[in-house]
Amino acid sequence: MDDDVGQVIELLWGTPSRPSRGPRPSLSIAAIADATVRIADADGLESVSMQRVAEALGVTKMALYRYVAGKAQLLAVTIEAAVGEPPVLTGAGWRSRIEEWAGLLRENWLRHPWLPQATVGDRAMGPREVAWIECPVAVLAEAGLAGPQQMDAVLLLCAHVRNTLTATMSGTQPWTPGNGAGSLHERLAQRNGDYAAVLGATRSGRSADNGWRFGLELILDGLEVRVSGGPGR
Amino acid sequence: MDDDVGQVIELLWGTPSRPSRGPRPSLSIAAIADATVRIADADGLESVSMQRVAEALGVTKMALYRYVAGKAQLLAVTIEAAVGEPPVLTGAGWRSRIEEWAGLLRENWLRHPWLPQATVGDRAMGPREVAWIECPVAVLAEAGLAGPQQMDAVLLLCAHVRNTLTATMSGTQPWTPGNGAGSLHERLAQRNGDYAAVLGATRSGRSADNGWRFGLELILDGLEVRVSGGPGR
DNA sequence: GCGGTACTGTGTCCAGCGGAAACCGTATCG
DNA sequence: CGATACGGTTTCCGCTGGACACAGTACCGC
Repeated sequence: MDDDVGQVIELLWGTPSRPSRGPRPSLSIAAIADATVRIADADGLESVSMQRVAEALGVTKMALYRYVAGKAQLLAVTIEAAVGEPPVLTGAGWRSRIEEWAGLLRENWLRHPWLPQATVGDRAMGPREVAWIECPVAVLAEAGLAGPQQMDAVLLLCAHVRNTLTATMSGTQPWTPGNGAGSLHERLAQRNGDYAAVLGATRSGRSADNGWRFGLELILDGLEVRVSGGPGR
Repeated sequence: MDDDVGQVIELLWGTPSRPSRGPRPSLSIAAIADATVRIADADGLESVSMQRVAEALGVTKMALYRYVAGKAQLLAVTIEAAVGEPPVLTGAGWRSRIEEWAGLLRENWLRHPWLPQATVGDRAMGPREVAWIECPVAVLAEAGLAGPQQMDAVLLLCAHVRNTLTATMSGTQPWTPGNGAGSLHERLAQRNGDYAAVLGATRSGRSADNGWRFGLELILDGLEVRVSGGPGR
């Protein structure tokens, strides 16, 4: 596994070398990643298989293994291709800049609805993905937040974006405890007495963004008191 | 799919009926769920397959389909079995009670490290899982938080628990951009100039809980200003 | 110019996965 | 005492990620 991670890192961060001995490669990492992004965008991450990517490129699936060592690497380069170039933040204070960054991240993930679930856990990140993290960390560092807490806060923001997005996309409705079948709501109501709070909280209707704005403002308010640089607006 | 969700809900919420016509069932939903929990605890969620669960119970994998309609149902009952009974909160104010609840959730998820990744997305939840949600929603309702925002806040807390836990468990080290191979850190340092903020934020060392306490206090502070009932301590 | 050699893409094969369908033994009800 | 409903097994299928041997191609040193 250590070797495996090393290979991914080499592929993402290393300078591509051109061995000029055999026949010209008909594919490239970029082409493979693009094709995979298209498939994931269209039919979801679970539809991404070596087979589908290969036939989208007009080759056999085994040909892909000349470029990527396995599906983990395929996913890594695909993510790196999908995250795109990191933004340039134009806001005035740290707060508006963080808000701007979070909104852009959310928009980007909305364009590739499989990205939230693909970027969970400890992975080997690529240059552009790290650059996306670099943005808000630099902002918070400049704002005076303590070192390790800069990363903590950014990861918290990422988690919030991911959480509200997955809830938004998996169902068309804002979250109630397991929609897709409204019958669960009936079950809850049937057991009168229990689950009164959940019923009350969902009866009035949650916002269509699944608490995105609410949580964002809440986190920013929480950061406000921890930043030594004064108010960010 | 609607039927599928309906079946899961029926299995989780319906009263078990005893058809007494054929031979006695040698298994039960509870036994199957327990076996699956053991497998997931030992070897992770990705090691859970019909085959493994079946042979752990001493039957053929197809026998399981007499009890659960598919793997989705198997996972649903397994989650419901693993979450356990919801806690009884003993704290004084709303803040300490929410803190207590979040800590208990985290401890429970630590005992079953696969639960964070198993409980993502829109699922049909079981009675005990909804009861876990009911706890903090009731606390926030009593504290005076507006209806829909109660659920928003609880889901935000869940996301934070999940996020810090997955980061904690996937690697032994607190998160740096893709550890498991420290070589990435070298790559970052190699490109002097770029990634200065990320390097600075991770150089000083992040806390071993991956920002768990930090994020929790931050969220609670953010809730403080939105609760009409005054300070919660 | 020419062989050796490195490289690309293909074909074949495998274990494992979730699941459908047919089949047979068993226990209960009319 | 059948008829019937139910439980568990067997067999089969398509799909997945991946190992491996093989054929064709282009370059390098001689």
